[in-house]
Amino acid sequence: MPSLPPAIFLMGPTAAGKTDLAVALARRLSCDIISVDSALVYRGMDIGTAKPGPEVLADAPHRLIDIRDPSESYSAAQFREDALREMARISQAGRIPLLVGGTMLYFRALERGLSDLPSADSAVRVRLEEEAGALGWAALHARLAEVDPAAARRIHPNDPQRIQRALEVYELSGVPMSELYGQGAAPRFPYRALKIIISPADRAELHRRIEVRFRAMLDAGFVEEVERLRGRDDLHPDLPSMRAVGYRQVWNYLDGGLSYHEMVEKGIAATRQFAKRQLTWLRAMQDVVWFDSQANILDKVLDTSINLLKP
RNA sequence: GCCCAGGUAGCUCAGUCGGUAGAGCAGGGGACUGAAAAUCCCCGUGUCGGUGGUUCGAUUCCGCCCCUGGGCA
Repeated sequence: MPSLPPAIFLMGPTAAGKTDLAVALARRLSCDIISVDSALVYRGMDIGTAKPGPEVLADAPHRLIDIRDPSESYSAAQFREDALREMARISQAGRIPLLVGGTMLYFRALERGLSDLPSADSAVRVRLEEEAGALGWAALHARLAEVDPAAARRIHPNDPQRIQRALEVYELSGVPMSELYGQGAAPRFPYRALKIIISPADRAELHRRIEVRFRAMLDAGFVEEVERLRGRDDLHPDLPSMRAVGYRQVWNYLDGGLSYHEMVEKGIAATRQFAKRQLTWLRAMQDVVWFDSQANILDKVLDTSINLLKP
């Protein structure tokens, strides 16, 4: 019975130092990096996403970066498909896929799979949005309760995004979303994944790093980057790309909705809140090895990796 | 120096006709199936500036002091 090929998952909250560690690891092990990040997929969004720079990428190429225009959307399902394809290529080349990033839903979708649901349909979404504008989301939640009581019970009446999705799935497939759940014959994940989490053990330290990094982004021209995007007439603040942490606040500042100081404070706070949500995912994960963010953890991580990767 | 307005949660403030107080933001915990850096749920005790006094009881009323704004000198 041939054992499954190895893979490494490197996860952690924003500003924990994932990229540096990944690049260092890739240099020591025969790894190729795949980005697991819903914001790094966008071209032209570099500073505010803390995307690795050209020098770093030349040294340690990242796959699944810059694969979308900010006017487009991406999804967990597309990520799963893309990542599985890239992992297969890397494995076949005799190397180890190193998946690095902070989008935990993508990690989960990759490993556990997704049910067989219809993809997003912008026409349906626009129409539901209009109906909600006229009737209120409470009315749409009530409608969901009729066609899919199980989903309605699970989805809070104040959660427009999920109400919309559940109704969309029902309209497109004619089957309640809750019935489709579990049907997607999730095949076993065809890799042996070593799951590593890197994060400051101390929350205050994480907060400090977040603030320092946000201010550094501003110094590096973050506002100008958003100005450029805002100057395009096909982009607007409701796009998934423009809702990203930081971008939203800077856009609002450029619109005159926030003072510069308010933008900075709210941008930093939004990043802290994002990190907190990421930690909620991470704490719930099983079979993971935690490392405290510090300068000299590379050797420890390498030891762990080598031990667990060689069966 | 004098006058006025304030000093209440980490921040901005509300409030208590005297019975030890509550919002927003921040923060903490949680959820998460094609938008996920998204979307949503739950969590509010703090010498009510200090100190005397009145009172059964003071954060609330009175005196004095300190601090912060603004005005007049």
